[in-house]
Amino acid sequence: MPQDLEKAYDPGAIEDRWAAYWVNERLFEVPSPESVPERDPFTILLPPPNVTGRLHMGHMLNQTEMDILTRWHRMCGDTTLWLPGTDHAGIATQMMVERQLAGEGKKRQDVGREAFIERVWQWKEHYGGAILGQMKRLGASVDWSREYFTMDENLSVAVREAFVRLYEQGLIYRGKYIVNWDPIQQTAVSDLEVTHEERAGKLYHIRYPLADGSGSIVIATTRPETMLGDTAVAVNPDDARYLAFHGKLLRLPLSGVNGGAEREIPIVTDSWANPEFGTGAVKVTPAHDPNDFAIGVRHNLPQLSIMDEAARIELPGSPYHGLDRYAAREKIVEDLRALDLLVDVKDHAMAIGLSQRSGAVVEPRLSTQWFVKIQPLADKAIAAVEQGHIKFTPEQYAKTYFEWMRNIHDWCISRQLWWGHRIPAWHCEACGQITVSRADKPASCAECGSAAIHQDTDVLDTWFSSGLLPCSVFGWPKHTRDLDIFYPTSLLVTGFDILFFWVARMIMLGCHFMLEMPMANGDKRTLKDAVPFREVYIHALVRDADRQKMSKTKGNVIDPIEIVEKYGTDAVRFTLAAMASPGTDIAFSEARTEGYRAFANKIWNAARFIFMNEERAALGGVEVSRNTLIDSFGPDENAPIEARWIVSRLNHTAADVNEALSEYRFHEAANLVYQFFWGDFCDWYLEIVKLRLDFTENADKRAAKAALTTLLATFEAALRMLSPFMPFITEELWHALYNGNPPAKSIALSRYPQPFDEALDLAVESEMATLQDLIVNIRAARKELEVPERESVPVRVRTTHDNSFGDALLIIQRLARVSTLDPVENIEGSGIRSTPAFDVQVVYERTVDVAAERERLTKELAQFEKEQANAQRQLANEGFLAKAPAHIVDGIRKRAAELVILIEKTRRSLDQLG
RNA sequence: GGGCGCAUAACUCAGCGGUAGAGUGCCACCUUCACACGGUGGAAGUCGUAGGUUCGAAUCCUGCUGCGCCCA
Repeated sequence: MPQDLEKAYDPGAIEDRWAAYWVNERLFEVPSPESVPERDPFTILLPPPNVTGRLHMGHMLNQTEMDILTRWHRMCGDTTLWLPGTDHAGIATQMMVERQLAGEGKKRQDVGREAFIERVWQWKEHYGGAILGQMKRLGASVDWSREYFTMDENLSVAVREAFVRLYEQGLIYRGKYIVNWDPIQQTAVSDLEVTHEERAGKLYHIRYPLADGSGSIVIATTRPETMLGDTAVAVNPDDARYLAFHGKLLRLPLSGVNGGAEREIPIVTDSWANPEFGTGAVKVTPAHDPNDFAIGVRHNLPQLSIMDEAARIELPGSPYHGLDRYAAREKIVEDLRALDLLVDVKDHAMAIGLSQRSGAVVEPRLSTQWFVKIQPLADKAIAAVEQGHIKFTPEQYAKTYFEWMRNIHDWCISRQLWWGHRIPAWHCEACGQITVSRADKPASCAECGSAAIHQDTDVLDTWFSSGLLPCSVFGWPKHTRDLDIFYPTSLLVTGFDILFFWVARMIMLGCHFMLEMPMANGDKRTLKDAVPFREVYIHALVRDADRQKMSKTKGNVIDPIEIVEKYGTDAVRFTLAAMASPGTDIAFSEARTEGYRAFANKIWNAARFIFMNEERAALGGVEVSRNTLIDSFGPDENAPIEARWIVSRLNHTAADVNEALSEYRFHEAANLVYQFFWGDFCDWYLEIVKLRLDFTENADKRAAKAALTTLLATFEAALRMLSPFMPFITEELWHALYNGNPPAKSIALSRYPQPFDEALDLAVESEMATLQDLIVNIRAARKELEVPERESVPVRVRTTHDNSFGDALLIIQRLARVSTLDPVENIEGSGIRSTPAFDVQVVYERTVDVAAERERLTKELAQFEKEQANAQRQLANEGFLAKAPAHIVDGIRKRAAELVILIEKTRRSLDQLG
């Protein structure tokens, strides 16, 4: 006996149970296969969430899309692996623990590096990885047995190997460069970790006197405080105003320390100086500005650092020593004004760099860092996409990717943090040389053999380790069977915000390292198989209902878990899927989710109806064996119209859904399933099938059983079709349908409906469409005559072909509440509805509201006439007839012929109204 | 400054060369024995603007207006 279901669907009552079931039964685990499977597996990596993070809508969209695809592939019979893990997130995690320490009044330096790292691990055990727990609750069908953390031993080995190899290949170097310095975190950050913001600033015009006293030059700057580090002033070589100044020396104001002499700096010519900007003369501070740094290199200028790691002036003996950069700015401007050297101050909007993590204004700083020489890696990464080995959806992102890749800068990979993969380089105290080693600690300096060596204190950028994941999670640098089977992964689903951070770097590192690894059969690997994934699907942003970006400061952040608890996971997933049109941001609206909760309830109640009828059938001695469900599928040609129709529609929908999913058109797939389930199945098929489910004494039990069988089989298949989108409710109902004894442990392990061509029946679909049209027209006519809902009325109908409705009679009577259906040759009077296929009239004593009827008919007539005019214009156009495709011309001809009849009928109806 | 998008029904969005679509909302009627998280019927759009290409443009091209994103 099918289970008793509650009257309304309550997601909360079943979701936790199934979420736990899927994890506990280890349904989605994929052990390393014994051998390479014949068909390519479907492999997908979860973009590892930050270990400090909590689930937001972006994650949920990302995971919903991945889960739909993963479940779909799995149900299509592919070996399907979705691999989860977490990112150690250097700065973010270190900040969490530093905050914790601050609560105890301590700094990380107080506890020391080793103890600090120990605390980070403790923190991670207690609070880390919340997102993965939330994913379990949301039913993500990942392989939990393969869960990784980027600081795991095996992944750390891979990181070290990658570093050493790149170093040995000459692709990692250490050098003194200007980097983006975060003065709060006191570490370098990469270009990508800096966001630019427009701020109101000032442009200061400052006079620098010539050393020989013969005059002066006025420079313009937004950062007067850095003048203490100036080592030149630059003018454009073509700037006529300054020709006389070329090569002269200036006396740098305020540069005398302890009353000493002021420094002298040269005027250099450099085309970077823009004559249009400010005064056309710029100060050059090589140690505190990236552009000035470049000028400095071109002109061989000294690099004078004047700030410490906290962005305070560091000039012992000077009155500015120890001042914060902004305090120093004020004092310097004041002093310049006192010396009458401040010529002008103008308002000036400028873009400043902010550290993404701490929010600090980034200070360009000269320091020694580790870099990856990126061009050789970028070349391969560009080629991989150019040659089509990686496909982007939407395609336009390939453009963005090329744009960035072709203007790439060397990658600063060192971070002055404690939490992360420590750089495997040792400095020799004896000879000063560097030893780079795979070993935990090399015994001695590779250069001079001295044992006095110490490891570099920096750690690697977190993205350096996550960039290796597609290889390292499968065992790289070892040549494993997992790598043979699962690499390259099939697809990457992610947001555009990490296109450069992560996607591009995975492509660069994957192509670089995997080219060195032979194929499973020993052949040399080419770029085609060195890529980390074959396709990239990039989704858009989830915004709030007013299309505003969600942000904590605005307070418009929608917590997915809250929404899930309110409406159910399936409804939220369906909302995201139905709105996930490639390339378009999603304005998440609860109203929409409400609608999809109703959809879940609709399905639930369809199941109740079906189960109820099964019970009635059983009382009448009719039972449908579950074993025959799949075989009995496909009604014979004598089956009633609705049976042949619903099966055709199911196959039609399955074909379209499969195609939509293969092209990542989630919204289309979701809408197709929705329309089939609610529109075709519930609104029409269920209503009609009620007529057949008669299990009383004298009924035709064979026909009733056949109807019940088709009903069950269609519903079962529809559940499977919906399952990737709504895994919870479909799992529950599928088990219920099989009385708790299903053919597989989960609907997720059953097969996805595939279209059978034999089941497609366009003739019956068209026949049914006419029938639906007829019913809708009768219903509309009834409304107009204000026939009470319950009352059955006689109807007259004239059709163009045969006048025997046969099978359809009963359906019309039931669905349109018709008492008798009289076929007539001619219809006269009022209340007539016409289509090209039929005219129909509801016979009801109430006279029509003449005015309303006239309005409706007049409006309709105008519509027809407008359409007819259009059609005639086209058909009179020789260009159209000559150039338009035949099926379009035929379509218009046919429609024009219909319109003639419709217009005539409508006119006659209007006449008869008087 | 360079690059990339978007403007379609009250709202949120599909459609992207061949007669304007969906969900929600709105109006009216219906507590019909699966479902009021329901049923039935209905109203609602000169597809931002001005040109161009085409037999034909919401759909392709150009200018304009207004938003948005990325990179300097």
